[in-house]
Amino acid sequence: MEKRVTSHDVAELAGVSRTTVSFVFNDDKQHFVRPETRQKVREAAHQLGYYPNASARALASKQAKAIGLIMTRDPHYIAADNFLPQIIGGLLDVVKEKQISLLIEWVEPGEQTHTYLNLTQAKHIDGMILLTPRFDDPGLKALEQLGIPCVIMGQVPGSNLPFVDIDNCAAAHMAVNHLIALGHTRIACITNARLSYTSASQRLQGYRQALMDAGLNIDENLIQEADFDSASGYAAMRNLLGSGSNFSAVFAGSDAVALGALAAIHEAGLTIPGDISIVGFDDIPEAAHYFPGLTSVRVPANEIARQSCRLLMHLMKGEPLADRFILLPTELISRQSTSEIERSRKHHQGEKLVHFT
Amino acid sequence: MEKRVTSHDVAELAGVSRTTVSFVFNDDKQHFVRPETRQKVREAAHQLGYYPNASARALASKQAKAIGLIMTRDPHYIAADNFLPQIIGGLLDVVKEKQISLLIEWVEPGEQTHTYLNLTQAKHIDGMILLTPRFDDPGLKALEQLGIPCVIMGQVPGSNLPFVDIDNCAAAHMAVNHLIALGHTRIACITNARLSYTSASQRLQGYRQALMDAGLNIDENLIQEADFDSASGYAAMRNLLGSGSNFSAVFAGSDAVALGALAAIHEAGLTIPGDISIVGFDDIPEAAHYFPGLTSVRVPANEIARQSCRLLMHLMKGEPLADRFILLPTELISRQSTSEIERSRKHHQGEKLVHFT
DNA sequence: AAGTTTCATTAACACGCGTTAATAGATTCC
DNA sequence: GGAATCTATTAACGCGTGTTAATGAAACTT
Repeated sequence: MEKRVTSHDVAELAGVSRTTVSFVFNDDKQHFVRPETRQKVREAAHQLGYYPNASARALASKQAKAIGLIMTRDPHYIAADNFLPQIIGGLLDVVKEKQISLLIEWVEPGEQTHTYLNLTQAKHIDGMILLTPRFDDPGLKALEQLGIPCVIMGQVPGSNLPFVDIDNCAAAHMAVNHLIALGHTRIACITNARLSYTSASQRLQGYRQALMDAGLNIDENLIQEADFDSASGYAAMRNLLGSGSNFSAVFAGSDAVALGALAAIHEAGLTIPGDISIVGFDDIPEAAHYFPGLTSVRVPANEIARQSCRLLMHLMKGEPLADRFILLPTELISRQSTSEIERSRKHHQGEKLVHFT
Repeated sequence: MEKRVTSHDVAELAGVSRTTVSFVFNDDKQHFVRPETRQKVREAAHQLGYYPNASARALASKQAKAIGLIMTRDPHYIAADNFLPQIIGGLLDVVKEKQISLLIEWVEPGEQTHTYLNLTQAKHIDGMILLTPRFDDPGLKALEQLGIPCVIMGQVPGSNLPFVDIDNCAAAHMAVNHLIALGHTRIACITNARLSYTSASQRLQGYRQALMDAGLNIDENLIQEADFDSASGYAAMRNLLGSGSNFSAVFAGSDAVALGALAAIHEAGLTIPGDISIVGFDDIPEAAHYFPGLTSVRVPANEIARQSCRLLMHLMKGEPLADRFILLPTELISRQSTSEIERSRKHHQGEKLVHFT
């Protein structure tokens, strides 16, 4: 077992004190150390293969130099999250630049408060980013009260914690409007998740709003709840097709769910967009290559991650924030899965209406 | 600024020494502490809201209670990795159970050695899991020599580090054999990544082997390199279609790449599997809902993650390993994207052969 | 030339916990 | 009844670093 190299060893070799070594490695602006001394220290450190001990550092400085990405989802949903790679990619970019570490953790429902406190009080991390929180998360109040640096990716009504998100409601509104503008009047909705997830309920809200604004009535039978993965989207679409309700377009709350819906539509022998137009949400990289190419709402996932991270850094430094709440713009990417409703289809719809309702 | 709660405070309130508190919290098997004392300590801790400081703990015990997931990919590729969520999901399961943290990090090419050493020597982490390493990673030797607990997800020829993986070559062999069994003789290949990634070269190797074993000759013009994402798969397939070479089937090195290929085939007005059969690799959850349903090689990603993690734990404890090298079984999932070659198509092929070669 | 400021460095303490060796008390043994 | 064993607890040291207040040396003032 080799002895670990400490700052003491470096100091000895460089012929200076341990304190000086510390100044060099943290390039302390208060205490100027002569360039030549600095050089000596650096060389000694390099020669010995010195790596400052993270724990000791954290203990003495009271900063963990780490942040946490916290997910409240079931593991099943984590595995199904097509967005996670982009989120992590964005976080890693910023984190790397700032020389801090990224911890990743998931918390079981019911354990939130304890987990949040443990992570921050035990100083595993200096701050945290909460991914897709839920309405009913009791830990959020604790975070708010204790003033723990924390940014939410998403929004939680009733919480005053800083967040970065898109305007889910407006984006959904835009997507559904696109369908309405193409002449569709019977538009179904498949949510991206259960409604306890804020993004799901907000997107559904946008769907409702768009229909109302257009003077269309809302048929609750055309609303289906899915559950993150494409399998749930497939099931939801089968429900819709089997229900006898008629519709010429679908708004899906996520691309994953939309993919499942596409499969169900194909399987039923219907064509897209001839029989049914469909618009997704997220615009994951694969959406362009779905068949047909999926019209979707582009969500700047990478940018959301980066901005969250930046915001968190400011919070951690105690700096004043320009904006506590950030809403990033979305954009409708039009592809082949949506088209104007066909005359024939319209008639067909009419017949069906007579038939089924 | 509230004072943090230390074990000293807990000891005082409980009327015992700090040492006893430590014994209770680590439930030390050597030193038995009376149940009633234990209870007193627990209550005092709960009452004060005591969370043992992780840094101090790590410093004193010389264990970080954390492992790292290290990726050597460019951030772009991380964002495109459909597997990552499953991997992370699997790791989180084990890590949660063992009460340790998961750090996630990416390392730039050229910085590997430094990053590996920094993470382990500085005791940020006790051990690491390397995801999709490359042939040319110089840091691996350092890890091996220093005896740092480390598990590779994937394989690196020439390295003796423990790994968990699938038998890429055999799995690819199986996939291509499936096509051969369906009567295909002109089979193209699109790799999942550049060949400096071991999984890519191994899968290509399996492809070659399968053709050779079947007595088919290998046409280098039918081999295209893709680059993780579906866009590169799309480009690769366009190259193939535009090259004038003829083929009736394609083996794609990943489902993401296969998806891009599907899109290119549709765009060219060809049918699947009528004109071209295609088999993917990974069997990501979405593969079943691609159009048509993608025949693919199921990779137990979650299980790979779990086993890697377990293996790493054993290494960290210094326990002897049952197996340093683990190869998990794969399975071919047959869906609608592959079918027997049609007679007509065979003739057509014949004509084309005369025409182009 | 003595005093004042600036610059470069350091001694010494603090951070919160794990752990070993020692202590005091209770129990058992011959 | 004293020695020996066991039980429950603790004092004290070490982990490797950050940081403050102090020190000495040099440069600049009056």
